[in-house]
Amino acid sequence: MSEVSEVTREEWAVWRKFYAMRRQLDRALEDQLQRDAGISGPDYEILLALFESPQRRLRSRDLTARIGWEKSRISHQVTRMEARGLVERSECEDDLRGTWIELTTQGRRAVLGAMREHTTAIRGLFFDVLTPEELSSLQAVSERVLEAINPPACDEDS
Amino acid sequence: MSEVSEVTREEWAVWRKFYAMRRQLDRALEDQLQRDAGISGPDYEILLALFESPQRRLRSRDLTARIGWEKSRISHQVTRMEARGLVERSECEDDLRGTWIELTTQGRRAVLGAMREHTTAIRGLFFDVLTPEELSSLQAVSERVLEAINPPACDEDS
DNA sequence: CATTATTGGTTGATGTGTCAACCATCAGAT
DNA sequence: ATCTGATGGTTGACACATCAACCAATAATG
Repeated sequence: MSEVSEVTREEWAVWRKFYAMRRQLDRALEDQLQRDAGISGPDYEILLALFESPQRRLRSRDLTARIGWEKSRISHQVTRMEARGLVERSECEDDLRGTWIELTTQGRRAVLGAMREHTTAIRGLFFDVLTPEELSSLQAVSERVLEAINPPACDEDS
Repeated sequence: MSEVSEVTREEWAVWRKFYAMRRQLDRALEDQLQRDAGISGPDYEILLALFESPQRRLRSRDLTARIGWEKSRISHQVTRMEARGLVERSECEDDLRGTWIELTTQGRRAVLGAMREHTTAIRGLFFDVLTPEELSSLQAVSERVLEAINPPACDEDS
């Protein structure tokens, strides 16, 4: 704690490698979705959430809770997707503030076309190249980094 | 290889954890840069590259090679940064196509204000919570995922 | 009931990232 | 010298992400 923030050469190398991996992985998955279903990653997240819901529809509020975006991001994204015919907005009867967001036939077709290949891609590029030990190591690392970012309200004081 | 693309419940859990970690880590580092120097992550990448260069300047082409962005992304970003006084464009004498991009005094101040805290943040949120084994595991994983994405032209055929 | 606070959602502004089109210059060929 | 092609860089259009401001409707409080 005395020597502030030294980071060794090897650590930087890992950091950069990790950085590059994240970006290229995202890129590869985006490309796959675009190829197989003509949709983007954000499109897919929304379509999948709707697809897995009761009437293939959700209120904006619940969509927000499900995928963890900001409400304005949802709204903008849905606007673009509605213009392309992937989803449809409709009024919510029991709560006049609410908005239903519903999968269209075309949206359903898109998500069906994307799912299998998407899963296959994730398996091929990620899970298939990890050993079980690496997988659990990665999980542990992820959890610990998340804890470091959001300290879990450690009331271990008085 | 027969059973296509099954992904177990535990694997999905790791994937989501990993996903969340990446996003929140980026977020946390962005916030730190904004707080400590009033700059964004992209700003920082450019400023740092310039700061580490001979005359604190680089041609757009070399900046592209250094940080691996597309040329248009560099151009747009530099335009915004120039408007805020962080960098300055000037003509390149020996190649009339070229453009020098140079750190301004203000840009130098910004990067100096950001560097130490940025390194400290990366250490605190990332390296400090990883064991040496996890670090090397992560490196191996990153390398293998990158290879899976960009198959290294394996001419082990005939 | 009237007031106030909260919730649900949209909108506009700005920054970021990618793609394709474009233009000027330079380098190499004839 | 001229023609051709590659290189260096900018621009415009669009998608994406965040923030703040806003409005309508509901819920909570007096």
